[in-house]
Amino acid sequence: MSCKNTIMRLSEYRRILCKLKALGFTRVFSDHLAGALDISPALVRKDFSDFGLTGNRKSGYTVDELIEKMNMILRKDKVEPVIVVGCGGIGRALMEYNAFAGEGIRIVAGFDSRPELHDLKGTIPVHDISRLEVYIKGHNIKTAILAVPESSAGDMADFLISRGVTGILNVAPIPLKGYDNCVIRNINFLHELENTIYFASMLDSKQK
Amino acid sequence: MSCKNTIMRLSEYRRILCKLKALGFTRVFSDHLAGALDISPALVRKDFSDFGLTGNRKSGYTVDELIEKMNMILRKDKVEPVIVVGCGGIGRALMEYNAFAGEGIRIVAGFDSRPELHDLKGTIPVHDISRLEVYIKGHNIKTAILAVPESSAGDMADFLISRGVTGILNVAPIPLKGYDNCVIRNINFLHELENTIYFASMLDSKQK
DNA sequence: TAAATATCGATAAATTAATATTCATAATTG
DNA sequence: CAATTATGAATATTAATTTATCGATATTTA
Repeated sequence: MSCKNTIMRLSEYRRILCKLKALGFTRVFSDHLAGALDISPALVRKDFSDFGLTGNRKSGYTVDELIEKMNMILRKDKVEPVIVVGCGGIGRALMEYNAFAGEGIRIVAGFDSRPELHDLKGTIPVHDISRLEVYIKGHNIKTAILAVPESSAGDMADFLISRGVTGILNVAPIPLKGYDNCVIRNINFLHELENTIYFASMLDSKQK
Repeated sequence: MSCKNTIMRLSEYRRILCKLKALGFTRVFSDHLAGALDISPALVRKDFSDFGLTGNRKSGYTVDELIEKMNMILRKDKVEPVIVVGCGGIGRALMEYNAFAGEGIRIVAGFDSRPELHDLKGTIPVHDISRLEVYIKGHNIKTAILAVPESSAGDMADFLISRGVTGILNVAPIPLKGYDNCVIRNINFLHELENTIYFASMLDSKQK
């Protein structure tokens, strides 16, 4: 049915729609959104129709209605509690990442094995990794950001999954496979940078 | 010719091949790599053949040869200097990211407008943003990680591009479009997390 | 040395994703 | 109120990506 790309675009549509709303727009056309995302209007309409987002001929889509329905689709009707496992550089940065606030995502706690990183009094507490299991069960955590070193990423993912986590955003430097009972989304900064450098150098050689 | 996915997989192949080499393996089969990446052996062979990476029937591919040729393709024959623009949480974390070291990527400097973040004596200096232009020209910088707030991301990207940067890894919370003379790769943590949560909740509803 | 087997390489098929086209219709205009 | 126009919705087409198939051939083994 709907692929990863579609959902990713849904997030982008939503972001732009919120901007439009703030600017006072009440209606929007597929053509406008297509321009903003650098895709074809047809794809916008197809994406929308896949999720039952309908508009009106001649007068386009209603901004409010789109945002509301997208919020439902993207599960933004309630706040999703998310934990961060591994509070080194990247983990810490994501714990304090501003862009999550007000977007239905709340980082509720961090976990790390290093005692010097523990902090039970901060706005977002950092617990010892030993408290992970109890916390997940107690707070019914379903989503985690995994930012541990390569050596422990696999084991930690297995542990999270065994304790009921169903979605992992993995920013550890090793890609992990998803399972039947858990979605894993990998972000590998090294690979992304390599990719960027590769295509940049292709540009160079083309233009010469 | 070769799409983004192929290059991304090339990075993954390479990562695994380096592991195999460290373990003493000298040869590898498409089937093994396919298992590691959770794709079909046919795709591995196709990816390889796209880049002229050949093996031998019955005895597979030579690990060393693959790594060497992939290093060429991914421009790892020399160290690529990369700057970080915006040294807040994410920017700082990526400046100090260990996984780049020894992988042909060196973060050479950071830039930020906030004086309190300046640090000219650290291992990786953080300069005022005003020094960006001179630095890029002086060090012939082609690649940048963009980690500034949403409000300045677009302008800053334009500036980088106008000064000769041809590849940008954009982790600012707003996707940017690429141009003819610069590749932009967007990583949006909010969108990634939304995507993860969406597919996780789909899993849930399927299993019930 | 001949037969068996595992694996690559190339091609074809299937799947997935994106775009183009066509049609119906609501709004606008004269 | 009829004609025009802009737009969504549905469908068809194209493109892209991935997987499956099959022949050729090194390697192994008897």
